[in-house]
Amino acid sequence: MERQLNATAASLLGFLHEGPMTGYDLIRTAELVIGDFWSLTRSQVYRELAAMAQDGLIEAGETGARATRPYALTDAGREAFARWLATEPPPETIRFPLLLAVVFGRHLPEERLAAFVAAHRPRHERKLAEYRALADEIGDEPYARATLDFGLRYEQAVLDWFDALPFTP
Amino acid sequence: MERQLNATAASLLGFLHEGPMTGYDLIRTAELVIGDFWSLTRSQVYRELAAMAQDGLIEAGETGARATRPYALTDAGREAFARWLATEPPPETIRFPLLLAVVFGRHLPEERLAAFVAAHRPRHERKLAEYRALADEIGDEPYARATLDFGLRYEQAVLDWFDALPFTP
DNA sequence: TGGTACATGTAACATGTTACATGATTAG
DNA sequence: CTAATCATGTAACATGTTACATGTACCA
Repeated sequence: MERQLNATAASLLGFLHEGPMTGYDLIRTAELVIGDFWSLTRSQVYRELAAMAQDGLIEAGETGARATRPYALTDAGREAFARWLATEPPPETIRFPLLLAVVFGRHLPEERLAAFVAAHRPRHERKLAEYRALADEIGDEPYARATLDFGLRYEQAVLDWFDALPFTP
Repeated sequence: MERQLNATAASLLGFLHEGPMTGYDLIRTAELVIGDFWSLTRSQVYRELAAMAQDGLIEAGETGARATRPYALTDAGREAFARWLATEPPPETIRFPLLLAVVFGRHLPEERLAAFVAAHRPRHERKLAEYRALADEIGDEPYARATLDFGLRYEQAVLDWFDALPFTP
């Protein structure tokens, strides 16, 4: 009781402010909305949902078709979310395996390292294109625009970095 | 046996190519060299060292002063490292709690969100300054320069993003 | 000789990942 | 009626975090 929410669980509560959702819905929403800077897996979502139901932060509704189980936010859940959101967010963590390969680059043939970079590039190009398309669609919703803007700058920075690297295949 | 190395363990092996080091040395080195894009904790390092010693990838030497135990790379360790390094690195993961606060910004007073941003800024300014200083010191070592260059671009992108945000305290 | 920094480690727990198992619904 | 997709979940394991425990060497 009173255990501090983790960011994953809290985000699920955040989404439930729009109304009751099933685990599946939540997973899709989360992947779409925060997936680019907050990864989560199915297992994790179901586990957090079970735990939060246990703690009274959410309530399972009537089981529908295909055993879908919609969860609704409770008052306790709303409060727990508000408390979490009011706390200063910790610094970001980046884990960039490609950079490890670069650091240990002298143990690797240069063309191999260049191939790694080349393999990573399309993903970032795609993301950047996706974000640019979204930027056109999106209205004046400032919060969505702000996160998108981060994505744009980040992907652009990565691609610029790739371009500036001296390793070429 | 033959279990695939994780990136943390592999990095420790990478550092051991310079010669035998103790857990403490490895932690300091890792934090310094890869800490900005590959976080690790003391516990983790000691656990990985024990596991790798068990697997014959490293060998503990004579216990020295203060119970220091230098670990040396074995041939098996060298091979395991080479195999790991030859595998294409997976995509990076970013976990940016501040962005979660932005996404759920409408549940938060705007000045609170602005305060979060303001609280994050100094860290990034410091990093950027640190990287710029390093850029002057560093020689023509291309791999170190390449990782540093990523850091410079990343921190610059984050600060530019902060500046462009419409939330002001 | 007492405090500080050094150095190693364990225990307990939280979080994240992968593989597996199960059944319902829908489209062809 | 059958294959694909939807949807939920568990089990086992790997990784990451925090708190605690222990003792050593150095410096004032």
